[in-house]
Amino acid sequence: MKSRSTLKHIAEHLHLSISTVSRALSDHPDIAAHTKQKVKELAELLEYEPNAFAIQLRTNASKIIGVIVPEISGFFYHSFIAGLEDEARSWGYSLMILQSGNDPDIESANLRLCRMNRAAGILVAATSGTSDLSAFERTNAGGIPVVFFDKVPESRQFPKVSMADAEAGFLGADALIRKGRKNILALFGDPALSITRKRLKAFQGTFQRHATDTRLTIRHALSQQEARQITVDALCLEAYDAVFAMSDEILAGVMKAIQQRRLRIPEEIGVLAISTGLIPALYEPEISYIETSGETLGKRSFEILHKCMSKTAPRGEFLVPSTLIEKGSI
Amino acid sequence: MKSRSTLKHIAEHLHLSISTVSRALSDHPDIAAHTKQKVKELAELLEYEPNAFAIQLRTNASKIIGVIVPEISGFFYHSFIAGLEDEARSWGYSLMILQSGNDPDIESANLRLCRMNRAAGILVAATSGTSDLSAFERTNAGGIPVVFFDKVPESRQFPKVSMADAEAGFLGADALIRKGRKNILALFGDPALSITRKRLKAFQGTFQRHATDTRLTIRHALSQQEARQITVDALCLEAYDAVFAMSDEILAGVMKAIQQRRLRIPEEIGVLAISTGLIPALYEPEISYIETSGETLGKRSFEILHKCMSKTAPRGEFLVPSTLIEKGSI
DNA sequence: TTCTTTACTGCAAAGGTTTGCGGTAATGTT
DNA sequence: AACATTACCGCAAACCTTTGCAGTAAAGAA
Repeated sequence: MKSRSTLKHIAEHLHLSISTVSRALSDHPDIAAHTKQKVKELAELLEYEPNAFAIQLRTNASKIIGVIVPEISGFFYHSFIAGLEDEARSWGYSLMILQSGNDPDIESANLRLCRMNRAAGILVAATSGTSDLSAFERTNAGGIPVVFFDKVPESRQFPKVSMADAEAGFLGADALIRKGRKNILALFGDPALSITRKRLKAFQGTFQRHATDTRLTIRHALSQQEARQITVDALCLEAYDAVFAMSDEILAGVMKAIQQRRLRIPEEIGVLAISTGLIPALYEPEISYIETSGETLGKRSFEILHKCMSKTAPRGEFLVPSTLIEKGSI
Repeated sequence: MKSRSTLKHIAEHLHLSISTVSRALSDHPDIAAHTKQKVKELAELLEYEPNAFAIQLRTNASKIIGVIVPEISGFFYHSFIAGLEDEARSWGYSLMILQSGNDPDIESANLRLCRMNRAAGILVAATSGTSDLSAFERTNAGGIPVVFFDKVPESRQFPKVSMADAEAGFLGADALIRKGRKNILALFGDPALSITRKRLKAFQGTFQRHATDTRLTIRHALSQQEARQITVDALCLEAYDAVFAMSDEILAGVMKAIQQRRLRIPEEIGVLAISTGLIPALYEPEISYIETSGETLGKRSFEILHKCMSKTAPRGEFLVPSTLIEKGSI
C-alpha cells in the first residue's frame, strides 16, 4: 500500500511551491527551463500520477464519455463501441459503458450516473420505450451534451447520428433489380420501429419507380425464429429467386431456412442482406450485403459529440452512408 | 447552462450547516427526523446530485471498474462485458472500458488511466505480448486489486479467472466418443496460446485413455480462412465422420468448408465445437457445442474482483465450468 | 441547585489540483 | 541614478464533500 506521490511531495523535495510544480509539469511559459527539467525528472522518479479526481473537481470536467445502450452484446452495439473507443482514446477520452436492458427506468438511472460523474458527453441509443426526453434535456441544459445514435427519438432537440436507412433500403432494391431478380421475398423487422419503416419505404419505393414488373413479397418477423419459419413457409409455397433480409437477425433466420431446404446460393436462390458484415462472412458462399458499419457509426458519433463538446453544437440528423459489399450470393 | 446545486445551496436555503445537510442525506443518526425530511425534500426539489469528484477525492475511491481487453468486438469479449456490466451495476459499479488492440504499450497506458482514475478494481485480459507484469504489481501494491481473466499470465501473483479449458477439451472428446465417432478431424488454434494447449491436451488425453481405436487428426489454424482451407483439403483426402472446432473462429471456417462441399450434418459428418453459443445457432441444424459462456465468466470475474476489493484477496486460478449443449449436429 | 446525560448541530480540516494576482530580483532603458 | 520591463515564482482561494470533535440547549438525576 504505497502512498502515491502528489505535487506537494515533489514541491517539498525540490523546495518549490506546489503551484510552480503544477505549472512546470504543464509546460507553463512562466517557469524556467531548468526548473521544468528538474521537476519532470523527479516526477518521473517518484512515479507521479496526477489525481484525476482533484483535477476533475477543480476543472469540473472529466475525460469520460458516457455510453448508454440497450445491450452490449447483440449484433450491432459491440462493434459500435469498439469503433467509438478507438476514436475516443485517440482524443484522450475514456468510455463509461452502461446497459439499459431496454428498460427506461434503468436508462434514466444510468443517465443520472453520467451526470454525477460529470461526463464530458453522453451517447445514447434509446430504449424502445423512451418517450419522456425531459431528463435528457435537463442534462443537456446542465452543460453535458447528449447525442443520440442508432435508436434515435423523433425530437429535433438533439443531434442524432444514425445509419442511412433509406439509402440502405434503396441500395438493396437497386442491387436486386440490377441482378435481374423478379420474384423476391423480403423480410423486415418490427414495423413499429422507425428503422424498419425507413428501410422498407425506400426499398419498396425503388421497385415501384424502377421495376414495376418485379413481384415483391414483404413479410415482417420479430425474431430469428420467426424469420426462419416465415421463410420456410414461403419457400414451400413458391419458388422465389431471391431473399432480402433487413438485418443480421433476420438474415440468420433466413439462412437457416435456406440451409434446411438445401438450396444452392446463388443459383437456386439469391440472398442479400443489410448487415454489419459479421454474419454474412460465416456462410459459403459469403452473403452479399449492404454494409451498415457499427464501427463507422461509432467513429462518426464521436465526431459529432466532440463538436458539441467544444463549441458549435450541430443540429439535426447525421447519416452514415452504407455501401454494397458484393460477395457473390446474388 | 444551469448551475448545479450543491450541499452549500441546500444549507443556505434551510439555514443549516453543510455538514448537517450532508449527514441528513446519508441518514446519519445524529440528525433529527424532521430535519432530515426537510433536507431531503429540498434536495429533491433542487435536483441535487452529489458531485462524484468531490466524494471520490475525499474518500479516495471510486465506483468504477477498469476493464482492459485486447478488443471489444470479436466473438468473445462483448458477451463478457455484457455479463460483467450486469453484475457490476447491481453492486453500484460502473465500467470503464479500454481496448489495448493487443498492444502492450497501449495496455500499460490504459493501466495508467485506471490508476489515475483510482479505479476500484481492474480486470485485465492480457495481450499476447504481455510479459512484464511489474506495472500490474505496482498497481496492485498501490491498493487497486488486479484480476486477470481469460488471457491470463503464468504468474501466481494475481487471482485469475478463466474458462475451464481442460474440462471443455475433455467434454468435447467425451461427447465424440459417446457418439461413436471413429475418424475425427480436430482443429485447434495457435499452439503458442495456453488456451490451445490446455484444450488440446485434455482432448487428446481423453482419447488416449478411453478410445484408443479412434483415428484422430489434429490441425492448427491461425485464422478463419486457414481453418477453412485446412478443412477443405482434409475432407478431399479422406472421409472423416466428425469435425471438432476449438473455438468460434475455427468453427466459422470449418462450416464454410462443409457448406462448400455440401455435406449433410450430422448424417455425412458430425460437427462439434467449443463456443460461446452465438455462432452455432446460425446454422441448420444448429451446431452442438461445449459452452464457454462469456457472460458467466463476466459475472464470475466480478465476484472475484469484488472479494479482492472488500477484504480477503483470494489467490490462484478460478475456473468457470463448461457444459455440453446438444443441438443435434453430432 | 448543580452536575450529567441526551439529542442535535456546527466548525474546520483535509483531500490534490488549478489559476489569478501579487511579489521579487535581475536586467534593460533613459 | 531612477524607473520600467522581464522572467520567474509563491500565496491563497476555490472546487465539494466527509468526518472528528466541540459546542449548545434541554432534559433528567442527585
